[in-house]
Amino acid sequence: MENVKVLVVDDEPNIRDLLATSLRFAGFSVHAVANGADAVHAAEKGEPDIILLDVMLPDMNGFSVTKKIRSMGIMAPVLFLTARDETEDKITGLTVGGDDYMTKPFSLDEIVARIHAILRRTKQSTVEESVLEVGEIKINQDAHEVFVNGELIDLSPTEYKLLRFLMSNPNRVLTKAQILDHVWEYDFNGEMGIVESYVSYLRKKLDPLTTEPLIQTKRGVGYMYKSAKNGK
Amino acid sequence: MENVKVLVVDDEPNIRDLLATSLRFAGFSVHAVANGADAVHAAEKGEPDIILLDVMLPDMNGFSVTKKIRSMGIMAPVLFLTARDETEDKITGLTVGGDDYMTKPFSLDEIVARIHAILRRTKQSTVEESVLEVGEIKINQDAHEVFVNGELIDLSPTEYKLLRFLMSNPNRVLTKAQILDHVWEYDFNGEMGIVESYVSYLRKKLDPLTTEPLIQTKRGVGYMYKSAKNGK
DNA sequence: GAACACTCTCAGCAATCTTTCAGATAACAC
DNA sequence: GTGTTATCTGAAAGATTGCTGAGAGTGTTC
Repeated sequence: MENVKVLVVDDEPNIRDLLATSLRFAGFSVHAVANGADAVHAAEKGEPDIILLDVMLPDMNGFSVTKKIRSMGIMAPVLFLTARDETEDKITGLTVGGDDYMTKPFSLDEIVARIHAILRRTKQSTVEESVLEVGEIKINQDAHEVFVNGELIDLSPTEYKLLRFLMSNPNRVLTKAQILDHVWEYDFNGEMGIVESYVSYLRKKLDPLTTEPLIQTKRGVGYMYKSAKNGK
Repeated sequence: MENVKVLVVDDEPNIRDLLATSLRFAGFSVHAVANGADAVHAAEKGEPDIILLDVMLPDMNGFSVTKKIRSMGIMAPVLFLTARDETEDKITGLTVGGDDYMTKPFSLDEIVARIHAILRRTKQSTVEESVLEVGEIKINQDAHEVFVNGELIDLSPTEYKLLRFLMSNPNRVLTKAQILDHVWEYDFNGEMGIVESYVSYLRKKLDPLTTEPLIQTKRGVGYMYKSAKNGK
């Protein structure tokens, strides 16, 4: 990934830090600010490739920020962050052009996936592929379609996200905590047993179509998606 | 290992000393403090490469410490230490951005392994390999897979940890006490006979696949993992 | 408002792992 | 060789971990 610059705008410190940390780790170059005025300023100075913008900010709302930024000739796409109870028309009005929105709380894996998707649509240059193929499974991330040995299968949203996360880290054990932290929304406060449940669901759908079980249990450690290609 | 600096933060003197001593022995440069305020200060001065941070501190909790440290521009990854029963304090997001966590009581060998894993993931520079190969045995630490002369074998978690510890110290006699102290959790209060048992388990699985027995008994002293290649 | 899909919890079962122990075996000293 | 000590190993109890079906709760669709 060739140094994609992300501007994060959110007034809640926890969310801001969470986003900054996890996007940096995902390979982005991150600048985080807490309000609309700083956002405008940072956008002008930093020329971000994409902007993550909380719709409800203390000083101004997402409309104003976007309008101001665009009026300065900065055409970076915006990924709006909204509370789940924001009115629908407000949101749809926001998502013009290459823009998109996500409702809070979101999952970290989903945020990264969305950013990649937006960059894919706007910057032709990006090498990011929309197709993720590992071993016998192929995911078309644009269409949210999953093919097992060519056969299209139907997954629930959570099943899809879990599979995508596992496939993004093939041949590497992921702990249940890691999976929970990346695949589930950040305010989820249930038990890790849910990971077991969803792994079970996935296996039931995947294994009948594969030559060997693809999701391996590493007892006492976690789960691993095994790619046919020889290790590491 | 090129002088990796570790900052240890724990208010229990026993744990702090245990960690400091054993990390120094593992080749790290260690600075240990007892509370959050000192941690922030030490992080600023010392620029650690990684921070071991107890979640429950007398003055502030681990998250506040992390936030403060990160806000100062110090991006060192954090390995959180939490008590097993406070694990349902809903500590989510701990494995984000290269961070990780371990529950107390932990084993020293496991701590060192985790630190190496984190450094591997965050610092590209480090030469650390995720593959540990000594003589006829190869361990892929990402996948938790063990190959004996190319053949994949199945080990229980404790067997795996024991073998990893032995292989980390090839051609060097380790006493049962040392093995117990490094491989088992620090509050284990069983007998040393358990080391004998596990060595026996390992031999039963390894020896049929090797040209000669790899774990040698040094009567009255301990055990030694013999590497075919001339000493370390 | 009935049918459906999805998320999440839970409890029982199955499989595996840990630990102890005691008898068998091997190493050593004399 | 004989006695002594250390180590090996199989058996077994008990604990832990993971799997899965059932069901409650929620929201969505038609």
